[in-house]
Amino acid sequence: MQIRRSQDQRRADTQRALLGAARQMFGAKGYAATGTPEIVAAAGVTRGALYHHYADKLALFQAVVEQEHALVAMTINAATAGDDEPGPVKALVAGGDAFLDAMREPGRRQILLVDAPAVLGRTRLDSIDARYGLRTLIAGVAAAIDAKAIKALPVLPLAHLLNALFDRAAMAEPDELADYRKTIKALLRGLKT
Amino acid sequence: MQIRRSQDQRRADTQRALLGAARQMFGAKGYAATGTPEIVAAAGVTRGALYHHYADKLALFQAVVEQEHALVAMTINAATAGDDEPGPVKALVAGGDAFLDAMREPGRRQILLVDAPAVLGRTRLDSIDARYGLRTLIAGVAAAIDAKAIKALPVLPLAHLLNALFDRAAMAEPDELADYRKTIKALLRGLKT
DNA sequence: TTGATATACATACAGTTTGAATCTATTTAG
DNA sequence: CTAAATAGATTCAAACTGTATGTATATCAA
Repeated sequence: MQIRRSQDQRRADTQRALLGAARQMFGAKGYAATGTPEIVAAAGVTRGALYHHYADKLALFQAVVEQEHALVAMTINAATAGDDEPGPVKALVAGGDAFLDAMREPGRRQILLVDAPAVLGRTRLDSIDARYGLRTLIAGVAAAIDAKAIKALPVLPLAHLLNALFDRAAMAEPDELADYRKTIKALLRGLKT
Repeated sequence: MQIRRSQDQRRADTQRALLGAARQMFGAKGYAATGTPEIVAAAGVTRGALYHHYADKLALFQAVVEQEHALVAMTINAATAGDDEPGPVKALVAGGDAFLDAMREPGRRQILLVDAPAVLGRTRLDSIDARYGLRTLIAGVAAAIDAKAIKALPVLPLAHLLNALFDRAAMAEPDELADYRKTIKALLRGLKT
């Protein structure tokens, strides 16, 4: 007796399995050190299934990256949802803190901060960033400038630079994190008008 | 009749050829997309020579990274040598500007900013950084704090964060660079006591 | 100068990996 | 129930890495 599943179910099941296994191994060992045979073994499928659903190893990695970005965004939203109408600078700080928390998730820094830039390349990465964290960061910076809470500076460069600050802070050792948060706060305070 | 070269000459010649070819191709196509057959072909030697001089492809890449770091440091030194006794903050800005100039060199951003972090991994990269740019940056930050020119903040985190700022700025498109420089200057000015 | 040794380099090979091509099975539509 | 489409498995052909083995060139001692 065979289990009867709809095509949509089959698709969803194997894709979830592949994405989950890939997320695990990419996070633990990095992109280059993770082979597709390993991934499909962990997912309980064959390489044929992988190459049926994804064009190549890179497309699978990109799907993982997008998923992680989405999860980070969700986590930040959940953490900052309670804050009702803080100042624009406070909002930036709160968002940054929530980001740093979200990035503690094991494997996430390897995927998003170590491998993604090198594997996806500048353009692909930018196009993803633009849809996730950087997007809200740009909005936050623009709002802060609009409200004259911080100096009037070019929005995109400032957002990218702040993004770089948070990314670097996320890579800090756990025991250094407090100092990094403090230092970023000082840099942000220095931007106040 | 054979050309008579000392072993030291042979070593130096082939190493220079290998390093030069590797620098070229790693910079142009990235680490992963550059195969050792290509490199040795461009260098005019065989893979045997490569694996005689370097443990593996990664060791060759690491040698290229160190060389680029050294070149950047030299270029910055040359550019800021004339500045006689500026303020510590001015020195940071000048050093940063010289860094951004040095990073315009074709292929250098690919090697140092895109590939190196992913290929070498956190620890190896840190140990290299500590011997080059980051080292002087830490000294500069410490000097600025000592002179009470900027707020008293944890030196290492601040240096790492500034380093991240300059790295990100270096990745900007040429036409965005001016805005990035301006924004970084504003961030640094915000640190003044 | 010559023979022995060490070092530089070349060639050959084995093991992996990726992605494509082909083939099979299962679901869906008429 | 048959036909078409889609999911997934197997097979295959490059390509690449690193090692092992072989050869040439330089050094050094006698």
